[in-house]
Amino acid sequence: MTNRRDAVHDTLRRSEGFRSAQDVYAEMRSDGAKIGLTTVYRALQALADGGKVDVLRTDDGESVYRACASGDHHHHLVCRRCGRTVEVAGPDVERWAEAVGAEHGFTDVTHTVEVFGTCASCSAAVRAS
Amino acid sequence: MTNRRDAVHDTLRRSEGFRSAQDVYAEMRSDGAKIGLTTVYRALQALADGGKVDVLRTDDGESVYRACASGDHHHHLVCRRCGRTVEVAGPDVERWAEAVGAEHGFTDVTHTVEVFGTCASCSAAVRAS
DNA sequence: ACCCAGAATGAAAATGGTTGTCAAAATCCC
DNA sequence: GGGATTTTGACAACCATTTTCATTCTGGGT
Repeated sequence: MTNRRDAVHDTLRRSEGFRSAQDVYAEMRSDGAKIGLTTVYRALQALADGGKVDVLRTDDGESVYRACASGDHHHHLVCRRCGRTVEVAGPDVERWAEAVGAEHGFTDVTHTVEVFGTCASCSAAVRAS
Repeated sequence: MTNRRDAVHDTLRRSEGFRSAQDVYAEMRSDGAKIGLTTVYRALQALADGGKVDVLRTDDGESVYRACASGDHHHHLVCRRCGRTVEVAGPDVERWAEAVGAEHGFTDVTHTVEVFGTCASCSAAVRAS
């Protein structure tokens, strides 16, 4: 029953960076899988809820997913050209967020941090063009 | 000519927390302003491009805007219940993001940081319920 | 094996924020 | 004033995501 969900998870694991739901769907279809778009969305959502994959929003409002190596809390460094992603831990940031929240009387503090940049190979490619 | 744009900016300034484009539009209309939804979107976009307002995405993909006090780079601490927003500067975070990017060979590093929590009065309200 | 309840699936339609189109209106410039 | 240019806004188009709902699995229980 979690057959479909696993298939989605696998497809995601096979990818390098972040993929949108539509991407995953298209890829599974072109691989010959018989799956509906609805199910992909549901599977992705379930995986995200269970902490199995990470979600973030692109600038144009699309949700993108990625199977993350660790289930621990971490952040991402994403190449804005090729989408290559590095997972980074940031103890400093965690502490900073907590401190900032506490300073203003906020409780149950959570935070989202995403770092974007151009990775080495992409900036090389840009220079070459 | 920037008449409409200023009107949008004023409406935004009059608000406490973050407001969606649709919110701003509704508010201006109920205030008797004659303005189109398209124009509100365009004005907000222009303001955002010019750094006059801050933009962030809610979890459900909606863009929300806020007239920010300073034009400088800063982040936000947002109450997840009432939307009250505090602008916070985080030199530590800036340095951390730069360092993390450089460490992995990334250039042109930018970052987004949002901190969410429950503000003092809201957590009091919750307890009282 | 058979039957049934409940969950999972997916095609198609609905939703809703955002963006594009284009003609009318305002503004500028000479 | 007259024509070029920009701004506006009603409306339609877009498109990712969600809902709907009928159909298909699945796993007992007998």
